[in-house]
Amino acid sequence: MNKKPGSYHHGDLRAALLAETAAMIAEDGVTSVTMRELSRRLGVSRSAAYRHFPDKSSLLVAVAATGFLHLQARLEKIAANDPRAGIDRVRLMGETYLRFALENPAQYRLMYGKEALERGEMPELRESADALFALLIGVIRAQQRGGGIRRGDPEALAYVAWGAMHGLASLLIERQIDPSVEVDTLIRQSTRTMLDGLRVRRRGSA
Amino acid sequence: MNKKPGSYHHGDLRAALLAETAAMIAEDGVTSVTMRELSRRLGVSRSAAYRHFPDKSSLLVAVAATGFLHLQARLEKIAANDPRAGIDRVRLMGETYLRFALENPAQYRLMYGKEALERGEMPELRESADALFALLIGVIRAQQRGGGIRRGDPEALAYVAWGAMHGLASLLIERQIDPSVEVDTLIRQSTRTMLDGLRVRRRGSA
DNA sequence: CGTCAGTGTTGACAGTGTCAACATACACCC
DNA sequence: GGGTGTATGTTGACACTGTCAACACTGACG
Repeated sequence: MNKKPGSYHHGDLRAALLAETAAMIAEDGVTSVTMRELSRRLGVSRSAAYRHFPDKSSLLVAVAATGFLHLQARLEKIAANDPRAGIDRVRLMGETYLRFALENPAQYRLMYGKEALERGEMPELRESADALFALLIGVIRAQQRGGGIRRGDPEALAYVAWGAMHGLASLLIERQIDPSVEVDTLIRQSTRTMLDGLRVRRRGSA
Repeated sequence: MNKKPGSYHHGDLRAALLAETAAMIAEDGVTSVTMRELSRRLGVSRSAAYRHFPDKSSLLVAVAATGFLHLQARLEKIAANDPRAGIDRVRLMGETYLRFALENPAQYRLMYGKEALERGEMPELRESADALFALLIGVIRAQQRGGGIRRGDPEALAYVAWGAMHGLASLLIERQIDPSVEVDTLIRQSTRTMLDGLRVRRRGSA
């Protein structure tokens, strides 16, 4: 990860910054990321990063965005290739979403924790999150055609599903959940419950 | 909020610190809370707060805990008094949960954002969150007896319900949701969908 | 009145993000 | 090749942060 000693230019500092930041986040949480410590690790001076990112927040946004891209890639693979059919495939996607969150807790937190990323538009982050959401909507639409999910605005239903998964992920990551509860069971159960709710034909309004 | 000028002692600095911190959070987010600015606002020296809280994180934890207590109080009032019966009362509680989150976004973020609160046990925060969760479990149990919610471990079902509500709250607060979507509709719809999922008798395992 | 614990203040320190001024090195044109 | 401009990296500085030790004041209780 370090630049070759003696060489003034790094080679690909931008990529190294992204990778090392992600590593630091995984090791010790986002608060442990410091421009100075980051530079130290890369054997580079403290303000070198400012040639590639206008400020610390932008760097973190970039890392968060790659998190969304990774997650999307994992889900897309299932959506496209998995042998399971219909609603079972969707269930697997839900479980995969939760597993990703549990495997990368600090990055997951960063992806949704815009407070840490200061104010601002952050179009990069928005786009990557929107792409993930678009994938989800597509899945819902397909299931509506197949009859596994009830009729209704697919966007709204997608928010409900996304919210349920994200909420459980967040509770698990923040250790809000009694450790005696078996995580795998909870994941399966919540994914199923959510899909049950999406299948039922309602008495009330659409 | 300021102490009387000329008086050396403040009177009740601890309470003033909690109130002013909550106010700053509501105004400009948790990152705007600075021990020095906080002291300035209260007309007190920058390290006066350390007579009442061992560090900044403890102060924030205390504010977060009062957030849980407020939310719990609001939900308890409904659980105890609301004229509605059965599942409709639960639905109202879900909607109230979401409304609280939207009315106090920054504090809500703080309640669940343990990253900002450094490492450590934070028993105060855990207790207040546990109390809220205990209330939820009680509601689920009652509905199971009444037949509005299917059988099964009430704790696990409570996590599913809590997760669904928290997730949607989080997505809304982080502006992850298309602003053209009508929020009230989404709140009603998601609460109902969640409850539909909890009512259905399952084909699979318990 | 004396004293003592509780509370508030001041000075200091190391650490932070960031900027302006400077230094280097590579890419490209003649 | 020599010259030059642009991208990239470095250094010094600044204002700000959380926190601590040493000190000061105040009120309560004997």
